[in-house]
Amino acid sequence: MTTNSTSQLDAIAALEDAGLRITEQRRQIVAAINRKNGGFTAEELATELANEFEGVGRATVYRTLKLLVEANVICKLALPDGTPMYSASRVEHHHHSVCVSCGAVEEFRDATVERVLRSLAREIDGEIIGHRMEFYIRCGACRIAATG
Amino acid sequence: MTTNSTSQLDAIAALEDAGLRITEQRRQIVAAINRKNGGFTAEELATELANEFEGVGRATVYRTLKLLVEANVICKLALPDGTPMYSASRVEHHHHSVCVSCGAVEEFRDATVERVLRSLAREIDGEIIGHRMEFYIRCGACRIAATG
DNA sequence: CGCTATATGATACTTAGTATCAATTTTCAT
DNA sequence: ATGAAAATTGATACTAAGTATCATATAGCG
Repeated sequence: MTTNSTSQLDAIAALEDAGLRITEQRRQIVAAINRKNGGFTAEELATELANEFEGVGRATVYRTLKLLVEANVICKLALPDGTPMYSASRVEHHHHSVCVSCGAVEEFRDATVERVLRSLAREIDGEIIGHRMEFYIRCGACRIAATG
Repeated sequence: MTTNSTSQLDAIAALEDAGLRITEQRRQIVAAINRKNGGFTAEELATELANEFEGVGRATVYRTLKLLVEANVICKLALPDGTPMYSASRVEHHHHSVCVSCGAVEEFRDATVERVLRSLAREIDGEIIGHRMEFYIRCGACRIAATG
């Protein structure tokens, strides 16, 4: 019973399904992502993997993150100021809450949200291609830490 | 009857209200934003203003955009890939739809959305500080242009 | 008018990401 | 198992978006 319901194998399988090759670097990147709990930045991951045995190049990290986003294995989200964060994706279609203090990311699905999105689809002039929805929170732990 | 319900004066007033000085550069930036219809990028604005009579420096453009976002005169939004876009803000609290084809930005308020946001506030573990919600569309005009 | 706090702009830097392209590696067909 | 083709990598250099520094300029108050 781990919090990583998306195992390393799932991510690798997703890449295979996309007709992509399974390389040592991609394995390392996926493994590093699976070790993460909250959100992480691309640069953070690149630095981390640059120092390891037979490290992974920065360009490869960025390329692979992009592939994993496209394969819905991870999500790219944005902090309030637009700073990009990545987060392992565990639930099919979902949105995120990000703790602006510690960077913890929670996924959530909400039927009401989905219903609203569908109703807006009717209201909005044009064909809806996608949407983005993020909540910025201060998580329980950080609130306690802040107020003492 | 213009689509610019936020006049240049409003933006200038907002800066004044924030205790900021009204400079020639800020006037030029606000004027340029008021000439825009859809979304625009910071760099686009900077390039535009760099060529004009007594142009505005790039750093000043970025600084001023930040001030205007803080003053709720403009919104900073993100394209699906995270590319930042700015857009003049006309409605108090609203969300955006962005045409991924032409960059046109529409604001909308929706009572249902607000209700859902409030209900989610109860559901989410932690104190909600803010949220982000953007719709990516292909607008009517672009759809017609695409399908011929 | 003149002073002072604020704003500007040139420059350099940071962060996030992409392009190039030679060298390498995976994979598939044999 | 092998080897050729196609995909991938990584070094480097670039772009895009934005911030920091700091000397110079200017807004706006008294």
